[in-house]
Amino acid sequence: MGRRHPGAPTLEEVAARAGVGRGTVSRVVNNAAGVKESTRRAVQRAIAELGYVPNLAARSLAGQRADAVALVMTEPRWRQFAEPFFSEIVHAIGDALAGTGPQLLLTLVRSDAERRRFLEYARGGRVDGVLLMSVHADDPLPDMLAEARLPTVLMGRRSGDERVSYVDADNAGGARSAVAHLLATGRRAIATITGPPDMYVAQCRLRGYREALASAGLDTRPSWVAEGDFTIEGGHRAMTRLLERHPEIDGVLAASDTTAEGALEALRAAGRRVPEDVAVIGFDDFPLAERTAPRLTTVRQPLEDIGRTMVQLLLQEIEEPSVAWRHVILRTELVVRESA
Amino acid sequence: MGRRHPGAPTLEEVAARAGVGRGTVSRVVNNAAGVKESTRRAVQRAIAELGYVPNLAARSLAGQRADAVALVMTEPRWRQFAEPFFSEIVHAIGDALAGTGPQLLLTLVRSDAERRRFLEYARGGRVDGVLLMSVHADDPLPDMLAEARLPTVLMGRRSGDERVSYVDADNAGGARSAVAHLLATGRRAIATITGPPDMYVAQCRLRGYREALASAGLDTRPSWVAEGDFTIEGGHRAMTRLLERHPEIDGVLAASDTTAEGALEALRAAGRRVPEDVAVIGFDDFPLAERTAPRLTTVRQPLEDIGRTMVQLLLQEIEEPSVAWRHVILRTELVVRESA
DNA sequence: GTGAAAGCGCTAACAT
DNA sequence: ATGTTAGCGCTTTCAC
Repeated sequence: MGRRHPGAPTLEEVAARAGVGRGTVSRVVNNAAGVKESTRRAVQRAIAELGYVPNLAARSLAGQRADAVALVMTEPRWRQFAEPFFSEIVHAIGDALAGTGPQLLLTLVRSDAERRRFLEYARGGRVDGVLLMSVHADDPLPDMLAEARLPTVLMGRRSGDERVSYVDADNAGGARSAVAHLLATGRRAIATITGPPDMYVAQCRLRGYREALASAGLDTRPSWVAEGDFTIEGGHRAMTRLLERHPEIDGVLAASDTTAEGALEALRAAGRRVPEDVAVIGFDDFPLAERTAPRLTTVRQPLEDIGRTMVQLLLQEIEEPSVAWRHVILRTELVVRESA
Repeated sequence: MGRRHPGAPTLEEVAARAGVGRGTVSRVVNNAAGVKESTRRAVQRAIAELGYVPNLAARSLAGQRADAVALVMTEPRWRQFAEPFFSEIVHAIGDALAGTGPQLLLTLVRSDAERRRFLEYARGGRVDGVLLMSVHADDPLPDMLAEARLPTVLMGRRSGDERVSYVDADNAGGARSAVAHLLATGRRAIATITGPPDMYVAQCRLRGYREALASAGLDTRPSWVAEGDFTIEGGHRAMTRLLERHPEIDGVLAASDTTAEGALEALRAAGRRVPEDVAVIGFDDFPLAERTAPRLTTVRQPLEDIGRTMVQLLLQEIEEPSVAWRHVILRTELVVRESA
């Protein structure tokens, strides 16, 4: 492996050149107060002349901090990567970290080997904290990080009682308002296509659907619920099944915008007009919908807020390690795009 | 900032517990040879009992290596992020780095501030090398890294005489073979839509187009060349212009698949049938084409090979720092999908 | 305000 | 085969 350029000037050499002690140079480099202006200037000149660059490994070792945080992307094969949702959230986090904060490091964790390597990296103290995205219910990573006492913030949660800090959208609330909107616009035969039943986010959205119907005095029989998997194809298949069971359907809540996309395909293939015959509302996890179904009413997630909040929580936990877990649930917004 | 868990056991404590010297523990931890099996076992037990985790900052400092490489993503607003091309290449690099290699760290560099921060990070010795993607011609980052003597490998090049190692696709060759295919299938009125003229990749593709026509004894007047910008909209506009100038067009080389996409839209809007009336070939930087225009003939770039080769070059340069720049040009492949 | 000195936890070279 | 030692380059008291 590559040795770092050996002749690189050290703090000591800078000190010698400037005719001061190492402590003083350190103070100047770190913008610490309590250095006479003339001294500071002299040191800065020495730094410039020598082309001095602080060795961060040494700084980490002495200072007990990494000045970096990791954003972990799980998923064996991140197609997500290719999804605007992902891009948005990463940029939001990057923005939130702009300015003075630590360096943001994105890391792929797609296999056990990669998980091990990352854990070694993180527990080795090379990051001060970890942000996790779209973690599966059975992913052990969050708990392993927590056990290593590394500040950790999840995006979304794996279950109802998550033992790690997280930021999540109000999925149940979003579903409720979507269904309420369908009801308000006169729909009565409302079905839903869910996400994978083992994902908490999917459970919440389904619950919201049921609650909304229940509070309108309508009951939900199982045959109005079809299982999808957050893909276009899954949405297509589920919609097809629903149409067979209930040709009278006039409203659909899709658990993601990809699902909505698939549902639309199936509806059109069956000759239904949208939204005249059937209104479809999807969660726009993936603002993809903006392109493919721009006129669809959607439940929007505040991606920017989610990213900003995650960073905020993480920095807090880094600053003052505590035994508490912080949870933030952000409101979703119903974006009405057609008059159904 | 968060102090690393203070009570964390050190190598020394492990040594004490196992009743051996620190050197021995270090050897065991690093899987070095020359440790009696029984000793190794004892050390491993002590490690397990204490829950010892090596401090990587200390290792970096002593060992002069970071065991990490960065993959830098420039672009002020990475929409690219959302593009399959990007996803593919990242995964390819991740795969190539799997196994024993260093940790892969993706970093965003979207602004001057972020560039400075990353430079500090990289020059501070926290990575052993840097991979760069889609760098603009005027981006100073590669040169700054080179100046800092950090092993660096570019994907694509900024100009004909790049002073940094890079891996690139044979863009001119790809364009030549595409045009040759159009000619071979009887097309004669062949236009091209270029990318941004200040991008070297676009220049190469244009050159290939010209060379192919020239070697067929046809000459290329400027009016057959329209400037695009690698976007769908740009492709659309350029195609519209071309149709006005040369209604007799029967073949188009598009400098990207998004460009091809836009060209297709414009052709259809003008009532042309593809490929009956006009054949379109695009470079599929972004395998998007697989979805939107699955039946189009394309020039395919070997993304996996590019990723693998980049990693290979980088590891080589890390291993044996040299003054040479290594350049690899990978063959493209013409994927014929329709009988024009 | 500034210098000196004591680590931070590890690797690697050198003894043994 | 294993223990010992000398740094790696910085931050941070603690004197002055």
